[in-house]
Amino acid sequence: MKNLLAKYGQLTELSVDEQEIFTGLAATKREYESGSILSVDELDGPDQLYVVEEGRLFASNDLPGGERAITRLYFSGDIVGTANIPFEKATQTITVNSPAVLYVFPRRNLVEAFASMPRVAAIFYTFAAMENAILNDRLVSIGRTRGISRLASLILEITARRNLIRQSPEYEFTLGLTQAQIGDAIGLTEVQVNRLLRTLREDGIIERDGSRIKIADQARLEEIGLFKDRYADLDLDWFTDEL
Amino acid sequence: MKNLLAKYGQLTELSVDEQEIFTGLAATKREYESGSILSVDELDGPDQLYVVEEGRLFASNDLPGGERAITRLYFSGDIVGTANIPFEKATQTITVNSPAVLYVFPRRNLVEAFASMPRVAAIFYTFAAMENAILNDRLVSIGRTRGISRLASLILEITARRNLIRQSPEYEFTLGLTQAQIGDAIGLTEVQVNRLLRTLREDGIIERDGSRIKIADQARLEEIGLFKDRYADLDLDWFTDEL
DNA sequence: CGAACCTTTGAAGTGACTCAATGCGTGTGG
DNA sequence: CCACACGCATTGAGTCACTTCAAAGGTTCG
Repeated sequence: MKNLLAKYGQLTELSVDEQEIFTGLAATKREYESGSILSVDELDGPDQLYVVEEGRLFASNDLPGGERAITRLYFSGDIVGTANIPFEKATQTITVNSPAVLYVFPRRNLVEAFASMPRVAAIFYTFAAMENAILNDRLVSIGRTRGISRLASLILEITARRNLIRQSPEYEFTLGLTQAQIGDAIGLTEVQVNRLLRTLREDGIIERDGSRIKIADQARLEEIGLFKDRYADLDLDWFTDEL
Repeated sequence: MKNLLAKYGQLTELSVDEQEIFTGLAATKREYESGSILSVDELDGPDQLYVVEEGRLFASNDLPGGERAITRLYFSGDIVGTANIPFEKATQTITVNSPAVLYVFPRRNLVEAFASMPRVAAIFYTFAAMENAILNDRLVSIGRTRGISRLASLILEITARRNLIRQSPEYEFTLGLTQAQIGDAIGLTEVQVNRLLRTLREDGIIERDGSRIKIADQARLEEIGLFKDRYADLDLDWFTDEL
């Protein structure tokens, strides 16, 4: 629970009671192999929530034609499975995409947490609202911009999320997704992703060595990508005075 | 507050106390002209929430190039502005798209509601999670399907949402959006929207008379659109036993 | 060292865009 | 009550971003 607490603690002072609530939510800690599927009825049922301690995951949906869409990426400290909470059946598939350590708890545990600490409810609600804003941004990106902008936006999202938990930002790193997965995340084919990565490289905006990339021209990447870092803009003051 | 209570009351029994909380949240009731803009700092500030009693609204984002993306449509009973809650500045523009009656309240009022009634917190959290799922669906539709599917999906979404509050479903109605707005909602140009509407008509799937449309072949429309009615699938039982 | 998976590149096809013009309906001011 | 303006819908022609199909080159790992 270290990373969850670190993330929330950065944003709002957590009392000892609240820390206990958060820690108490998720008693079970589990390790997962890369490639595991969560949130499919066979395994845990759709009523489970996960907190990412370590590793990378993504949420996706499969289409009848065999295509796949990735709707959300998860990093350390994220709460996974929000969109499944109010439904009988899972609305999305959660894939573990690197060796991962997760805290698992049933959504039912939230009930007690909300009842005993309204501030915890406000925190969860706030994060759901922020996820909303992030999904909005993605929708704008995919619906109304060219492939090159979507790719730039995704690269910026991944670096921003990496640096959120990390103490010192790394300027060279791997995206953690195959080109086909990148395509699923931004609504392009793997072929086109490959070509666009090449143009970013040829234009001197990124450097690449195998799966590792380095941002060579952050300013230009941001200009192309229009990415907004919602985590950086978060403002939890609206409830901190009274709760 | 009639429509909000009706919507929630359909899903979960509301106690008198809870009904009072909901009603007490939003003291102010206002009328808006079609075309009004909410949630821009000039007007109400981004810290306002709205409950739609009557009318149609949508949330949109403008891009530097002048394009616009519509990310969410709002109908009677909806809570508007969730994605703006955790931020200083509004993350989206809310446009009133028909004469409307709204209840207005500052997000701060949620704090008291959460504190006095954890069940209300659970309800708000649940609806935020459902919005999440709907945005996911939209993302899948826009990122990974052809224009014709996106259009079908939007038509189905609008009819589903209309019929949710309405006692008797109408089979002939207006979408309430111009073709340019439809384009902004599904990531196409107005030209393409027009052509796709034509092909739907020529294929006998819908009938059109000016802005009014009628679904002639619901089954085929659903087959094309892949729309999932998340409202119909909602399950609030996860917290009702204990709260 | 071979299989599986991922990346890269080419060539041809197409869904959707851009540009542009015309038609239509409604409201408003003269 | 007409004329004009304005917003919206419709249609055509040409172009382009991205897809599809196909094949070859790399990497990783048992």
